[in-house]
Amino acid sequence: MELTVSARQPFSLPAVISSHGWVQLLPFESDENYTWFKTILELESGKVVQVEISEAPGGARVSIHDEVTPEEAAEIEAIIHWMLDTDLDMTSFYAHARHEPRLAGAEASGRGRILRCPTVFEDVVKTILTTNTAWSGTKRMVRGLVDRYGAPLPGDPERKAFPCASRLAEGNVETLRQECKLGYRAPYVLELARRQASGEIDLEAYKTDHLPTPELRKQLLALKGVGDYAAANLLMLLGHYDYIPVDSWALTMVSREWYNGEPITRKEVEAAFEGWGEWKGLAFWLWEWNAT
DNA sequence: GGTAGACCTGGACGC
DNA sequence: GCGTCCAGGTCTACC
Repeated sequence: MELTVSARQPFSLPAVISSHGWVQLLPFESDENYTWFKTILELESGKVVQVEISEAPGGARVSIHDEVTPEEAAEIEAIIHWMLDTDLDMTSFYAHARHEPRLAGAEASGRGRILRCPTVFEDVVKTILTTNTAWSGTKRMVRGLVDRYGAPLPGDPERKAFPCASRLAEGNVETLRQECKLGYRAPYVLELARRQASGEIDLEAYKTDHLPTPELRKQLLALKGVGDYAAANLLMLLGHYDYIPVDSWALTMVSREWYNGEPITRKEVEAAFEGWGEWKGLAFWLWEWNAT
């Protein structure tokens, strides 16, 4: 079965897929030119399906590799719209970016949207797993979670969806620590899953609740394992660009650009992009840094 | 509000 | 091959 999702223009699927490293983490797959990506979804009905998203005029084509009901197809369509952020209006950002040489090409190349996971829960878990580790470690931890707790794809059970909160909540710290190699992050992820599964928190509500950024940031920082960097990263994934995810790479890049390589703090990074207002985080994200 | 140490793992490095 | 050191953010305790 195939669906077509339309997107506000300009839209570039390769730009969305290559917007950050999510597509390198299971259960995502992609070609090296980022012309398509696949992922495995566990639907509300419990059905597990594989979807492939490729380029199409005005948006993207969604190929569903399994039989689904009309209700399930509608659910998949909504998920893909969310993942691709198809309705994002970047008019004011592009108007500003036209006057900045390091961002002048953003509009022409359709850059600006950031690939989201199907669920906010998956985005939060993966963000926690990017902290205090190398990228190879993040990939290993995500693979461990998917292999150990993911729902298998019928017909190809070696491939699995990202584990939903209730499935992960049934796990234990030792398994997460030893088998999935989460280390000290294990209790953070387990607590998050149990709170989400029990209804104590509702991360998916962030898709539709339009909270002011400071309030949303406060709620994200209240999650164990989510600090300044992770909160800023999640805010961007949720469509709030007024904070910068400052990690060691950001400190290096901003220092080289404006501070002659001298040691700086996150305050200097924020100050460097202050003029971008509500688009501060996106300007940082898309900035074309010197390669040196 | 700022700082120091602990947390955990993989990779780089020296022997 | 082995041991040591370091990088990578967050949490907690403390000032």
